[in-house]
Amino acid sequence: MAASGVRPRRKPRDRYHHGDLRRALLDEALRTIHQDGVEALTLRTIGLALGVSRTALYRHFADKRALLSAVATEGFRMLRGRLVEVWGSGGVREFNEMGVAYVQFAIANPSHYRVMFGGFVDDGPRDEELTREGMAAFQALVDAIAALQKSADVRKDDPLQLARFIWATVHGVSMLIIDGQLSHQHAQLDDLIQFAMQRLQTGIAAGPARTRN
Amino acid sequence: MAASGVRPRRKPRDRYHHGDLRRALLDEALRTIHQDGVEALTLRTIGLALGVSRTALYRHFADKRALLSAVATEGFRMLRGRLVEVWGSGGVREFNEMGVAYVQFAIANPSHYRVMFGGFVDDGPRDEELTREGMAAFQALVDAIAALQKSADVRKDDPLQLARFIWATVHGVSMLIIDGQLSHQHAQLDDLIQFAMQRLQTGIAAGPARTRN
DNA sequence: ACCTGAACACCGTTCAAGT
DNA sequence: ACCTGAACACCGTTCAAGT
Repeated sequence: MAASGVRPRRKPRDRYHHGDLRRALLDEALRTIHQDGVEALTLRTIGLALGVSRTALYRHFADKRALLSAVATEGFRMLRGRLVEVWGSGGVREFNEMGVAYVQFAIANPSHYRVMFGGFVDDGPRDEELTREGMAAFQALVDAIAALQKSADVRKDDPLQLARFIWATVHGVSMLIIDGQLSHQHAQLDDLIQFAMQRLQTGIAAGPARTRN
Repeated sequence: MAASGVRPRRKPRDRYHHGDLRRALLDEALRTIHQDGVEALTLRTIGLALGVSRTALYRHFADKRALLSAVATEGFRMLRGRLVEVWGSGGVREFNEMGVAYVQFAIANPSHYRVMFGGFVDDGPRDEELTREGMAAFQALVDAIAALQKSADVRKDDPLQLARFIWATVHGVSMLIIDGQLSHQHAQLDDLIQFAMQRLQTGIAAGPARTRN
């Protein structure tokens, strides 16, 4: 069975120089990951789908790890955009929705989310742009916290520490869900997410002095 | 360089039949994962270290995935043992220590912890013993919650839901730390863990009625 | 029953060569 | 400057054959 039988997804080598192969490679990687998971992502498959050699990638990325780094960067960009969009310049209610949106992003893009964390990128020095984009997403959370502190809805602890704690909680919920450790039933998941956000908000609320703790 | 130059870790093939090869394979896998990470674990290396062929493993495990399943199972057993030990039949203070012990387990065994979750085992039906052992570890948490509800330290929500929420929080903290998303400085990590447990306990406490939330 | 050794179908990556 | 194609050093897994 010759290579002609494989139906490349885009028009194959119409020009010798590809328009923007770097972008095309990244898009194809995102598509594959979303559709079949990271474990299905091979340089051979990507090349085949784009009608280029499997080594063409090395002109645009240092190696596979660098490609996955770019995938992760894109993921943080998407996630940040979504969080900012949901938060607006809102209050407690929007904060809750932001948490829900975070977990929903992970559920909608489990394999992509796992690439963003999951240690696919963790040996060697982290890509600079990835670090920056990850921090930008985190900053969206910090900003929301700071606003809620100003409106006296959240206790006046170090906002960074608060943000780390909240991030850990939504990250934990997300990971347990996409790893299949929790119920797969949609309604039960929604219940858990809502419950978690409730308990979380009680934990960080600037309430009246308590008699215990 | 012949095979004699590789220095097998245990006495090589003194008998044709290995004593308990299954156990030896599992121990060697645990050792490799702890020392060099999962990505360094290959069937070839394991065989080499034990002085057996690289295919000998297939007499005792269906495939590599089954070996990792056994590794994960062992991990949950260890984790559960540690949690039960720290909890004793304690109170709020011991509950806090249990949370800290959880995160410390993950920090001490990052790669092993990642095998327990991390989706190395998530395609195909989950191993039965793995499921059971994971649930047993979770149950240790549920039991502690139930006890704290009886002593009126924790609010009387569904203990399973509470346990899931708490699990998600400590899991999230653990994952962010071992994925290097948080500070690598020991003291700062300790601060975060303590802070997280404080906020967590406030969130689940059976306090007096609140004016807000 | 348990283990071996060759073979197979995959990987990511390198490198000289082509345009 | 950009891409190819052969080659290399790795994988996990299968299978006939040995003890």
